[in-house]
Amino acid sequence: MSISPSLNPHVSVDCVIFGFSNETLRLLLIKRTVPNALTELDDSYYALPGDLVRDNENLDEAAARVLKELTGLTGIFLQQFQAFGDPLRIAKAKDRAWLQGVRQDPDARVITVAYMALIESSKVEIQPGSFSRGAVWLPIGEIPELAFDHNEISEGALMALREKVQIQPIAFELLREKFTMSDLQALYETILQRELDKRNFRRKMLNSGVIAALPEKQHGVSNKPARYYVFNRNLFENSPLGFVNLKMEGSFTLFN
Amino acid sequence: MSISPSLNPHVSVDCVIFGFSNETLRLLLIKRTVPNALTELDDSYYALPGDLVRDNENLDEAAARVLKELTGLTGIFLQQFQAFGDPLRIAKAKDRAWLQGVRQDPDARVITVAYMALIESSKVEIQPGSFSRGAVWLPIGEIPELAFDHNEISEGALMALREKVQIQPIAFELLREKFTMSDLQALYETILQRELDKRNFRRKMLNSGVIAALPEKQHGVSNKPARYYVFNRNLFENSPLGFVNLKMEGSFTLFN
DNA sequence: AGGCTTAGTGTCAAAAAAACACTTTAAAAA
DNA sequence: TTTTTAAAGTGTTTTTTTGACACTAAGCCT
Repeated sequence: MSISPSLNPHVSVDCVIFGFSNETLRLLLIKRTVPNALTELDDSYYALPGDLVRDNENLDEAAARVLKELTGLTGIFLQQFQAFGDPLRIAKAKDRAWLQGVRQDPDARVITVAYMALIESSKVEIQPGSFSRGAVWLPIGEIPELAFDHNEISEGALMALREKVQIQPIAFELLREKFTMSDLQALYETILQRELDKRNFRRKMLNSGVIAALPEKQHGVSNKPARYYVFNRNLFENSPLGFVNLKMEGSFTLFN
Repeated sequence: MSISPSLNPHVSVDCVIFGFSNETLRLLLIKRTVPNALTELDDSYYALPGDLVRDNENLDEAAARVLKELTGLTGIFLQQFQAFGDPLRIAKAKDRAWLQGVRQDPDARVITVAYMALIESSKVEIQPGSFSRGAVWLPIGEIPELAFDHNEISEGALMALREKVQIQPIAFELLREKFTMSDLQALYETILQRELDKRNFRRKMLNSGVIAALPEKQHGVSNKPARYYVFNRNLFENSPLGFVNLKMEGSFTLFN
């Protein structure tokens, strides 16, 4: 076994927070402001919300804390998907300037554990605090250059989401409690980036048992009102792997 | 953004190394010896091979280094699957004794990034070095109590393997270059812990295109000699996601 | 009343999955 | 040399799932 390296890394968590509004999948990003030595103006750029892991907390707790500090929400879907630890992930001048601003050793390496969160975005109330200035929901197609390797992390989260959604019934986390079949289909189409057949979609979803119809329908819409459905939560919280008979094309089926 | 915690954690990688021999899935574990203050004898116990991440390397490199130091192998299947960072994961007296032995601060927290490796176990030649004493292949059903939270990590790796094997053609990494259809089926049955129908299995595998038949057959077996097959590597190294038309029951298919 | 918009519905053909048992080949034993 | 033993290899049928496809229903607006 080898000796300790000269300088222990910092360990942080970063949260890729997904929301869905206006038929668009979005990320909740925070704005950072750093002094620009050349122009004497402040530069600003976006980053994933994150923080160093504290001594007394585990990784999940740290991620939940970050999420709560920003959104005020607890008990939401939050899942670790990958750790990022390239020694050069903190290289840009902006990033180093910002790290100095928060009084960390700008030469220290930071290894981060990335989480993805799925939230119904209307529940979010941006909390006053260090994160809050300039927190925005940006469509996943319009993400600018982010701090550190946060673009790479976001890409990874999106890929992880696309895979997960085909294995576990988690898409519901992005919708309101009650939703229409069309809402759900639009969400799947957005995540998977392809169109789905309405009739086949309905059939699959209903046969799978993951959703239950409510007696209630829409009111005040200028067309045929749609029925509301709810996610059948207890069905999956009790099943060991959260697996459902909800099949997705392009994936795989065991032999028999 | 909050201030730095008082003490930076150490960051390590641990490798859950899978092998397959005698129809059994096994883990390659290393033996650790620590002095027992009471008995004046040495206690020994098993652990996953791992090490601190060095200053100049990224996480994948650290894991590859650990793997190479132990087995002498490079270029093998090695994939990160989860980070573990409970502040209490180093709590057992044995673990603290061992950490003292390697001259680390026994109070320092260690966050570890866990990798799973799939190797054809006959390729392994245990390398002389700190890991080597007492490295053993133990069947996954007979894993004793391990160091730290390594039992939990091993369990996680096994679950990750079961999922991965249903999505990507990686099981081959555990077999020799040439293998029979029965070898392959036995491997899948072991990993998935259920029996598969011989005829359906063959049909699926051949139709999927992931394997190619060789002209060659077994020699010197006291029954009908089996044909050899090879994994069709280039087919998947060129495909973006490594996805195949190999379906697995219990998983999912997109809508249409 | 007619137009507009979205919800909601069923069938059929093709493909995939699952169930199922006997023959073949080679070595070993009798 | 014949028989036994052990594992390899092979097709068909039924059932289930998928995918393609177009019209009617309901409510608001003008």
